[in-house]
This record gives sequence, C-alpha cells and structure tokens, in this order.
Amino acid sequence: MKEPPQHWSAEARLAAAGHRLTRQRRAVLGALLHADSGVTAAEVFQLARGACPDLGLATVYRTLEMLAEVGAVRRVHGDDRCEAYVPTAGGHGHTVVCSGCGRVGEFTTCDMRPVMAAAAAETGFSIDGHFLQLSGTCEECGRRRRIASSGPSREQS
Amino acid sequence: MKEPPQHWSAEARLAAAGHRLTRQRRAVLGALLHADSGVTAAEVFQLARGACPDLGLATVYRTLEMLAEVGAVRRVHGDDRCEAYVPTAGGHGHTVVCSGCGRVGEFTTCDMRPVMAAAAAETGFSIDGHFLQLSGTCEECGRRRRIASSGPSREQS
DNA sequence: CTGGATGCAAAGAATTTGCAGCAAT
DNA sequence: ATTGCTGCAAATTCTTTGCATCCAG
Repeated sequence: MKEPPQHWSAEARLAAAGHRLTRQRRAVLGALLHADSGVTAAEVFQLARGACPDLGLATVYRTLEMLAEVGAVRRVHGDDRCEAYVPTAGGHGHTVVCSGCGRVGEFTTCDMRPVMAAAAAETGFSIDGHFLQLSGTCEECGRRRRIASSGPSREQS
Repeated sequence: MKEPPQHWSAEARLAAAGHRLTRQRRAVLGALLHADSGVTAAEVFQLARGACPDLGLATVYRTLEMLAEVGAVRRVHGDDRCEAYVPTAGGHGHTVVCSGCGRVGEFTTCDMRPVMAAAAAETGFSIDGHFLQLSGTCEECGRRRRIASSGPSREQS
C-alpha cells in the first residue's frame, strides 16, 4: 500500500517489491535502456538475446509486466499499435514520441490542473488521473528537416 | 489532403470520404452510440448483431478502422488493454474514463500550451500533438460511493 | 536450502486476409 | 452496371499458461 519512494533505480525497485534480479532481467533492462525509442516485447526479446542467448519470449512478457508494475518502465501507446515500453527516469512522468524517428523523451513538469478543472466542468466527472503522451519532433529530426526544406521548397505543416 | 470540415455526423464523414453506408455499418454505428462506455471490437460485434444478425466479426474490425480513419470514432486506451472505441462528438476532443463503471465522457476545452511548452523546454523536442486521456469518477459513481462511505466506515482514497 | 523465476512448447486470444457473391450508389 | 462491401473460414500474430528444472537470496 506504499508508493515506492521515487527516484529509485529499476534494480532498487525490483528489490523493494521483493523480486529477484536475475540474469535475464538484467538483459531485459539493458535492452530497454539501450533503445531510445519505445520497444515492443518482440524487440526487447531480440535485443536482450544478445546479452542472454537462452532468454525466452515468455520471460520477456513476464518481466515487462512486472517492470511496469513496479514503475521501472512505462508503456507507450501508439495510435495504431499499443504496448511499446520505455524505461522511466523516476516517478510520475510522461513521454514525447518523435514522429520522425520514434525516439522517446521524458518530461516530468506537468501541471494539468487547469485542464483537469476544465474537463471536470465540462463532463461532470471528478478527475483523479491523467494519461498524457505528446508527439513532436526531436532535435535531430528537426535539424534534418530544416536542412531538407531549405533547399527544394517549403514544408507543409 | 483536406481535413473534414468538423462538426459532421459520422454518416456525413463516411460519404465525404467516399465510403458507402451499408446496413452493417449502420448497425456498428448504432452500437457505438448506444454504449456510453468504451466498447471493444468484440462488444460492438455482440451489440450490433441485434440490429444486423448476419454481421461478421471481420466486418466489425474493418468498419472500426475505417471509422477511426474518418474521425467518427476515437480509440480509448486502457492501461492494460488498448483498443476500445467511443463515438466522437465532433473534431478534436479527449475522453475521461470512469474508473468505477467505465463510462466515457468527452471534453473539448483543452489548452495544453503551458504543458507543451514545459515539455518542449525539458526535452528539446518541438511538440505538435498530444494524446490525453483522463480518468476519474462519473457523477453517478461519485454519488454511489458517497452513499456507501457515509454509512459503514470511511473510504480509503 | 526454498520459493521465486525460467525455458519450452502447447494453448488461447485477437486480428487479418482471400475470395466469391451481394448490394449501395 | 460498377465496385465497394460482406460473410465465412483459414491463416497469422500476439500473449498467456503448465510444468519440471534452476538459481538468487
């Protein structure tokens, strides 16, 4: 019934929740930290196999679910496919997904109170939580696009 | 390349996109409008069969995808399972999902600029879109809970 | 040591696709 | 009349589960 004291490493979270830190879990965490864009279960499997060849896909599913539970990873929802995962920096936070390359950024400053108040007024619901995910362009893709559009023609928004 | 002029009925959107309005599509739309909580493809199938007994599940999938494409329905993402659908009132909008009964409300007043600015500053991304979904308690569930907690004992938040 | 964790393979969902016939425009 | 749509069933994909064995604490 107690929230994990935040700012903990994934490994600390595991321990705090009474889970063991196995070789395959290290591999899964490694794969997650490696990728800077959201990765699906299948991709994690692929990546983590490098560090742990005998890893099973079922374990990846079990591990991801567990990691999400202890707050070590966050689910990313695509408009079409859901269920990609990114490692979380700390406690509460949100993701920005680059529409160019899929890279994921995380931010924590989110004061949603005005929006929540407006929503409450409009719907009559009493709001207590929010899932927010932004999309945009990462610095690198922004630079690339700027170069591309400076030559040929202007870009359509 | 032209956005549908908003405030259109689902049927108008279909037509505008060059899609036909068939008996089974009416049934699917009917099922969607009926339900006030998000419905999965399977539930739509179940519900819509009342009005169209020879409806096939594959058609439901095809129809829901098409409706989402023309902006007549919106996808609702649960934390665990994604892919439930609600009809959209109009153009841009967001949903509030009741954690008690699953009912879904829609609101349109969302000024995300402060949040987007903060996120841009923190991540370096240039933000251009947002997916926001709130959770909370609808009026009815709120009332029910209040009654329940007034008698026996106090409720845990 | 002990019970949680794992791999493998089989079981179960959940979606998608091919195709010949039906029907909205 | 055109074609887009549809139902059905098979084909795919994605995820979960059972169980004997293994290993982190």
